[in-house]
Amino acid sequence: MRPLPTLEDVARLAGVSTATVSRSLNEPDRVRAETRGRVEQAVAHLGYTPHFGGRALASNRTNTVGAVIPTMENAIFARALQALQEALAEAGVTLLVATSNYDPVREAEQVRALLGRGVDGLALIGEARDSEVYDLLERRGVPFVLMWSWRETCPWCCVGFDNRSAMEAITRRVIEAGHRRIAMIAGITECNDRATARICGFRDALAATELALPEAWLIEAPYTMDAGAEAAERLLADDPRPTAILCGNDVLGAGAMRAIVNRGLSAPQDVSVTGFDDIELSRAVMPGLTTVHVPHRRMGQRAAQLLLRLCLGEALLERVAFQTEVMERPSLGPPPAER
Amino acid sequence: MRPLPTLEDVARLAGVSTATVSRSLNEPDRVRAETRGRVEQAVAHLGYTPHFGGRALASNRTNTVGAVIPTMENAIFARALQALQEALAEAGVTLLVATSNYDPVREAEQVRALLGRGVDGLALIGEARDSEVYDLLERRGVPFVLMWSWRETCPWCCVGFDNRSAMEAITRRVIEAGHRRIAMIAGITECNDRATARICGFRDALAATELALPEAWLIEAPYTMDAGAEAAERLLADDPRPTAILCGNDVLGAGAMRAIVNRGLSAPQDVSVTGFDDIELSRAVMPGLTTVHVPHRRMGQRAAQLLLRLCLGEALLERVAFQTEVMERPSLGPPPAER
DNA sequence: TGGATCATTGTAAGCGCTTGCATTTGGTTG
DNA sequence: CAACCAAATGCAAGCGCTTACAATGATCCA
Repeated sequence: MRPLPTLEDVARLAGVSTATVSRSLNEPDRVRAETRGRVEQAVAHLGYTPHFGGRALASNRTNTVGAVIPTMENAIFARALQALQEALAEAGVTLLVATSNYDPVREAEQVRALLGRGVDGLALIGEARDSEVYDLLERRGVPFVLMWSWRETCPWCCVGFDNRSAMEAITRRVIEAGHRRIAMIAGITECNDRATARICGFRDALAATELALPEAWLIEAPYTMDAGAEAAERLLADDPRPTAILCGNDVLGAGAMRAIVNRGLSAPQDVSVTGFDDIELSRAVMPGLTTVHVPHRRMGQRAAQLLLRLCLGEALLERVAFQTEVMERPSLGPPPAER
Repeated sequence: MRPLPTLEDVARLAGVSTATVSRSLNEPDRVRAETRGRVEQAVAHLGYTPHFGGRALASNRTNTVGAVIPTMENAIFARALQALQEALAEAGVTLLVATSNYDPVREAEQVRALLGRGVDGLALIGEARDSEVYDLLERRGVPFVLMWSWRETCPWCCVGFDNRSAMEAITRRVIEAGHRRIAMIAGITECNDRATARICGFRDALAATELALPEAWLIEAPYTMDAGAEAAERLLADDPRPTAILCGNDVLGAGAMRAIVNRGLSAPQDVSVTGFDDIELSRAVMPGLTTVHVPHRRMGQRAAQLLLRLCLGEALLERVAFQTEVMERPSLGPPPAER
């Protein structure tokens, strides 16, 4: 394979200097239309593509932003990233994705790796992380936005929603349906402010109605179906068992539903179940899963907007809160008549 | 923010030349242990990270490989990529992911974008694509491996499985269960050799048993739940309706199951359903979906191995075929007694 | 002991691109 | 028509790193 054409080859063919070629590529308005035409022709003729490294080296920008998410295997993140990526692509910015698998150490590593690749900005999920990471980011002057979380007093840019009150809302709905024995399968709260906030909302709603929460009825489980099913089994084995099981996300919810069926019970007749996220899965299970709709696409788009502005050097601190909505589906019904 | 430390800063602090620093970072064995120690100390002290662009420019390698997949929203790809990424990471190689949404034009664009970012290698899904893309790849001398597809005579490296015979196997299983009126909801075959091959296997199995396939009983649908449900509705409206609906993947299968329930029918009593991929979704739906297990993790790992060797300059043409396996679950049962 | 060999380190030339500044061009103005 | 100005273009200095080659000193053997 012969070496790739360079800016210089293009310049020679077009009969201009490399500076002009560079400019017609990056700031088309600054060169005469006729000249630009010649350059474009040369580019096309040679099949020229700018060399990424050269560009990064000279301009100290990469037109790249990174994102570290917990996992691609939950569609909610996959979709939000899709939206983020599309919005960034419109501005000619590439998205680099890394996953942490909910492990703060891995997250920090991935942040470092992305910085090493010269990302101009970063999107991170949630607010809870080692201050070292925030320090690093500020020291390097790399702007970032937090997604999925939101606090009035968050010291950084964030695009999220109020996890606490969203969970409180769905819990209230369950209580309104008549349930009194309510359990929750939450995500692992360590280093996960969203999971923590959701538990908080759950507790708040119970407390507001003066409902008791037996300790064993709040289970933390990794966000997988199997873990959800296992946790639900434990809850269902209790006597009396809860009449409603609220889950920290839809995947746990699907697991819980499976456990219910496996035990020969059915939802919502014997036990009601709810999820969180409103991913496709919540409509794939039968009965459809009552859940909280999270506007993942809009979060992605908004985060992209912010990130782009930050990358341009604007020093802004914006906190965007999206509304969530409870999606009622048949998995939530009235509790079974007392025996 | 002060400028980031450079190789030169490290060299100065360690009292060596930049060449030595570069070497102790890249080929530690070529540097005396004592010297290396000083360098490492200096690196740590300054918090030095190599500049990606500089490195790429000087070495003309990026330690990056790209992958273009149809979508992140199907867990099968998400998981395979996860495995690919992990295996690459062990060799210090970063994975860049792009999605095409099953659109060949977009795929070509993404390939170009990744090349523009200087990827050392590429993983692509399937074999069917414009020869222009293959030309471009060969012209640039960028090695690549195809995933998900496999042919004995495939002219490129591939790590996949025989989609045709996998689908033939599951179809045979359905026939063995007693079904005679069998329909299929396939993926869109345009530019998708896997979808095409699966239909082929389906037809072959029917033909081997001399079963007829009414034209309307082979529907192509995008790989989404809604499309699957909609296609299934059409099939279920037929009279007599098929007793088994085989789907091109699990997402379509989940959609078909939903349509069945919505129509007041149930699987497998009234209609049997099968999927393809064996993602978690197939165990989330009730009844569990009979499907074909695709060894996505192993495909990812194997592709990574190959890719790494190719990036090292080995000129190999390997075709790796994995076995698939039919996972029988309750969604497949005997056909309802003839009326 | 002289010369060859080897391990280790240094020197310096780029890699392809951007960009501040200088220069040229072409048009405008008094 | 000279003087001036803005727009367009060219010049050339790096950006941070790798690496061929050279230099050095130590080691070894005849």
